[in-house]
Amino acid sequence: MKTATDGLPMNGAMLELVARRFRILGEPCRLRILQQLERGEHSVGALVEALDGNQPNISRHLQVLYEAGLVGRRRDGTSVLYAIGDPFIFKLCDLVCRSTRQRTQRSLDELQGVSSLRSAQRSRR
Amino acid sequence: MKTATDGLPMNGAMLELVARRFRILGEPCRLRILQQLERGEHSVGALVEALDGNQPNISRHLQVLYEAGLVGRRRDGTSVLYAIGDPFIFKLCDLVCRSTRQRTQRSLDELQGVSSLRSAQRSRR
DNA sequence: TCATTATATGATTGTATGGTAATATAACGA
DNA sequence: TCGTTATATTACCATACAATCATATAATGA
Repeated sequence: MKTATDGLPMNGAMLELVARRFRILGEPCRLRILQQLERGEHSVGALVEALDGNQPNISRHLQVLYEAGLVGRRRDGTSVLYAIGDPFIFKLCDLVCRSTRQRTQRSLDELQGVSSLRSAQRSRR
Repeated sequence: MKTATDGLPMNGAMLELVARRFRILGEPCRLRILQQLERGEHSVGALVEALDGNQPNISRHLQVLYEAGLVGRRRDGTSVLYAIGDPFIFKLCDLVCRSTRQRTQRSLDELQGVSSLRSAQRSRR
């Protein structure tokens, strides 16, 4: 099941699935939802309030996340409680955050021409 | 610079940047390009041929990847050679591939109602 | 059953973006 | 300089999808 080039998906179908997964995480609103869920289970209403969104929109995003297996849900009376379904996303987001910070920092440096300050950057981890 | 909830981006601007980065990886064509570049530096033309794409399209995707710092480039005569610029993407894709496989496998199981075969799934790693 | 609360779903609109053809720009050699 | 090759850019169309309003469905208690 592996080709010479591993590490990245090989066959077309898998590649589509992976791309889709990335795209699902490519929405600020969904990231905000996941961020909030990291604090624990939330009802839809609680998320709507916490994120200052409107209900149908949040609900839709939750649907997407749920279908992707990124969040789980359970009913509690008239409410539906959502929770992180796949903890891998935090590792994932850590990676992306880190690389985004690096990238942003580098862009800043270039804009200001502070190549001499690289050492300072290095010291920030 | 850290809040109680770390692991996911906190402030709005950062969150946008991270989402954008995810979205950039959410295109099958761009993933294919990265996959190909994993084998080494490629000219635009070489990528066009290898991926059976058309030149303007590949060129555009490369531009996006370049601006995001995901690939680097250098001129060589009339050609421009692109190469992986940020190796973190492979770790990233590994993560997503793995979770996608898991998710897909689980969906398959549910469709077939083979909860009894879970052991087989576990043995596949 | 009915009213109420919570969530999900249609339907519509606007926008972002991918694919593509045509054209522009850049680098090189004659 | 001019022609050729390689790459980038412009302009257009088509599509995917997020936001939103209105409405439907589900669960609970009276």
